[in-house]
Amino acid sequence: MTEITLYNTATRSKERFDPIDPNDVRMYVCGPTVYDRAHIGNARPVIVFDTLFRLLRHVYGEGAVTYVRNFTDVDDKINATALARKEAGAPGTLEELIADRTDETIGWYHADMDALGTLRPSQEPRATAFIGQMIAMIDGLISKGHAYAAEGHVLFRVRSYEQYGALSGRSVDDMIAGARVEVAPYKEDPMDFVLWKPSTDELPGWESPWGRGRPGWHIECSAMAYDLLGERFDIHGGGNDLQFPHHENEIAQSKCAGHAFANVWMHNEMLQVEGKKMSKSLGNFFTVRDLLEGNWSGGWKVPGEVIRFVFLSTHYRKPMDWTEAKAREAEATLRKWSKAIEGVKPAQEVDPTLLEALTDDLNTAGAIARLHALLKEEDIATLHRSLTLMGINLNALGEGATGELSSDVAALVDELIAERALARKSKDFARADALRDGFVAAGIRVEDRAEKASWTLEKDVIDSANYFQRVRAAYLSDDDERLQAELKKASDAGIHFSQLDQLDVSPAWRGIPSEDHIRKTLEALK
RNA sequence: GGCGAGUUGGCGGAGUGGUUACGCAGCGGAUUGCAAAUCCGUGUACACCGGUUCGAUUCCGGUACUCGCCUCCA
Repeated sequence: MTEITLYNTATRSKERFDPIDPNDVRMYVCGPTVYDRAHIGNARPVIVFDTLFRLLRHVYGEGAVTYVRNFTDVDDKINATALARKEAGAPGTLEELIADRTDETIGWYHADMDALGTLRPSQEPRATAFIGQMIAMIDGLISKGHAYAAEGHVLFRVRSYEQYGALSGRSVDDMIAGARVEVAPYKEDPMDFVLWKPSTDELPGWESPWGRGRPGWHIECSAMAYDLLGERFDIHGGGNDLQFPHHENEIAQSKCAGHAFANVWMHNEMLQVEGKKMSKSLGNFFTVRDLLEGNWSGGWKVPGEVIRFVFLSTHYRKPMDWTEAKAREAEATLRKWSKAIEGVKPAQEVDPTLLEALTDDLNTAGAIARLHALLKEEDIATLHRSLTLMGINLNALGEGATGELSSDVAALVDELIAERALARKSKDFARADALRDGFVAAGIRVEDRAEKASWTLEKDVIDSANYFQRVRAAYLSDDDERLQAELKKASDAGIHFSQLDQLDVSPAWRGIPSEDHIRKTLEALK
């Protein structure tokens, strides 16, 4: 049996992974709070643990791995968005608006994560479907003296769990000394955290022994993991930022409830954008959808597989920087491989060297190096099979850039390419070169092949067209702030617009090839 | 302030107590009517100081810098 090594945050060391039951390997990963589109930082744990999920399925068998990732669908932010809609005059009760919002967000989440080539987990429980289990768990904690009710709240008594802080390497006393939060008067100890809190009549709430209320965030994961995976399971994953307090609190609750809980704790490092923490004020905040649709500072549509590949090229325990340069490089690499595997069926067996890298604490960057080597060795069938194991589906890359021109212009290109072929054949090199210079001016890249020349649009032509579309849309929207923002993005990318007043009538601008420009340039060659 | 992570060549990014990572870019060559694409070849590295060692980028200690968490942000 292939051996897997994983870094366990709880012991701060790499350990051999030894499943409790090789026929039933169980993993829990903290999922999203469903109040808005997932940003690209949210995508990191999804991709990391998807890669692990695929590896576990490969090693133990598809049916032998259970992967649970929850949806947190009770939350202040969800309530806030629903309330805002109601105030704006949306029809329906608040309850219905909240249900709409969570359903909508879950739909987005699925669509966006599917686009990244991630498999759906075995189970995706919603927190609100497990309220009874949470209440039972809280009740048990109270009866054991680990929790107490006060003013409609139930709080976990942190001092009753000696190991508190072990996962994140903190001591309760140090944390109190450095605490910056105001302490609620009903808390016995400043570190005690909420298991249950009261809810107003309008907002979502459930009847409980402590009055109408709703669960605290941490108890949700403990209760769902227990219900779906049992009192002991193999792997618990999530982002680094969840290590404290979320995971620490999960451990405290579950252990005090008498559960052994997770054997291995895994945490992925955070994501930055262009060297800085992603934030709306810095203008480097974007969602997965923004990236897919080209609505980000890079200005071009990034295929989901390219996003996935960029993430996989950095080890999951290292901070990762999202940059446009990386995305471009990733896309070029995937296009190269895509061309290579065309028409080649995947091999039966996975490459052992690649598998060795993946089983060594998910060394995806090392595995990628092996993919490059397989191409060099011309072992395309194995390359294909290995890509599949890593969840990189190149068929999803989408068609090449040729598809972005309308058919009459494309036909014109084909016609001129045929003419150039004839000119070369009859050694009329002056004519052939003139045609080629024309293609270059139009932003079309021609590749001469033995059989037949092929062509694509130059990347910067596509980029320019994207920028143009966005500036034009902003101009037509009469939103000056938006227009200025789009103009700045374009100018940062080295693309400058003039004659803004003509944007609505004709796409006239300087220095940017448009389809009109391409058509005119090519027709002039005739 | 407390806790933790990191610092590898022009860029990205693995790994190792002594031997080429790899990719991109660059440079040289092949090919080509000239190019493009492709192929072949190729240089530059392990933040700083000290220690252990025959030998350290790799182990240990310290310094500097960067980053994250401590606030229901993955």
